[in-house]
Amino acid sequence: MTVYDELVARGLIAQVTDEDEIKDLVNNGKATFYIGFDPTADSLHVGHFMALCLMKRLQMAGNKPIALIGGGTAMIGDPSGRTDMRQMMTQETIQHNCDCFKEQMSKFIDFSDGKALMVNNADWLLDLNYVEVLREVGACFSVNNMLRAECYKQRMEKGLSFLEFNYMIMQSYDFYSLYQKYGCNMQFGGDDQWSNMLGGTELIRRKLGKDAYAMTITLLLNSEGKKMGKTQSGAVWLDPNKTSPFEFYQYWRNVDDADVLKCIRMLTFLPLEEIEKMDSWEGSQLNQAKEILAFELTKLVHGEEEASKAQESARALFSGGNAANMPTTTLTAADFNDEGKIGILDLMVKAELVSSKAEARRNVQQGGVTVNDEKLTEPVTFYEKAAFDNDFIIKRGKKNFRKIILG
RNA sequence: GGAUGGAUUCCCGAGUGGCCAAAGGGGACAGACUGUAAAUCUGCUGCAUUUUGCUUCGGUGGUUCGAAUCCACCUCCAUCCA
Repeated sequence: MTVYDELVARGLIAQVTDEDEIKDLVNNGKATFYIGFDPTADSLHVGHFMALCLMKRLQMAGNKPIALIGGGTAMIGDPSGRTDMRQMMTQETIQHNCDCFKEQMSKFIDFSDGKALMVNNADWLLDLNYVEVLREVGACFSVNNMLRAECYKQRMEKGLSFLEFNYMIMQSYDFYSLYQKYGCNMQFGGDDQWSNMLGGTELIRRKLGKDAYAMTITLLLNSEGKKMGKTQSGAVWLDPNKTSPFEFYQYWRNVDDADVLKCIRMLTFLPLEEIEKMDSWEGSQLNQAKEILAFELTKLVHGEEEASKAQESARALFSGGNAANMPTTTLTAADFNDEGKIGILDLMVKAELVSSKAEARRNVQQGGVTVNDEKLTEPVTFYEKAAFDNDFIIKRGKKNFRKIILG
């Protein structure tokens, strides 16, 4: 099976500019392709992870990847798929984020011996001369066409600043520059990048009379059509300090039935034949598939050891046992009151199980809080230090655990 | 630059002087049912030493016994005119 066919079979490809040409390039290792990553946060997330996996797959097939960090484009902010303006980031923040990205990417992609490149578009974007750019590049863009682009449509209602309107031009200029510098003939990206990417191929054609290609990766949507990899508290990060391996594991362990197979296909490197077998699984058997998904992904991102730990902890917790690798909070003497006690509400806030005591109280009153498997009903419950000598596990709801120990 | 409309709690959106911590919906959270799923039903959703108090309705001042609501100025946004 060729790489391209595998990508199709996994449902990773959303749109392509010229299928035959791209197939030929990709399957024969003739592509030099780039994927852009705007450093909008200090860690990569699941969306980036998909792109990195694609990069890896194509690299294994002999193609040459260029990871482009958008230190320059982040100064502008991509309006695609957004209804409001991005908050402007300071140069320092962007620089910091770039550094974080670099470090994380090096774990996934082999950059040794020129097998892959990492570049930052700040290197060429920041020194551009306005008038020159307008004459060189601006002349090649039709405002009428740009306004028709899907990515600006929703912003036309809410308002779009000139700054953000230029994002497409900057991204197109990136592709144009990379084509000239490194012979980069292909760009990949999320499906929401489609119009930005077409801008690049168009620019290359107009300026150089050459063909370049673009291909988008299917956005990972759940069955409700929402982007996956997001929780109410933000994205699912790849940085273990922002999303612990256990939380990461749990996120995938909890996906909807309807989404498991799709996730396994798109995100893991399991052979397709193996995935086909799971396709017929139904009902509670899907729970096994979820475990596989969670384990495989945690392994890819955090390594096998962390993945095993997360799995053990999860299994132990949900089958009513104790686990070594549970999120833990350490109490100090200062956390206890004058009588040497601490109340359950304070304890829950301390353990970050809730954000306020009012919320903790609510949870207790609704019967959602358990201490060592005993349901609490009274919000004014106090514990002495001795209570923490043995295992002390607070459970809020079904899935939030915290072990408390003395410092 | 001019005219008009707007900015409300996580989001959408009611409220136009006291009965407003602020309707309704969505989302989130908790409970029941389950498979750590979905659907459904119930509860709940500013903070705190919770029969009480404190902070909140773009910002700053003002009027008033009392302001999300009235006035002034400012900031930001949309629409139309330039």
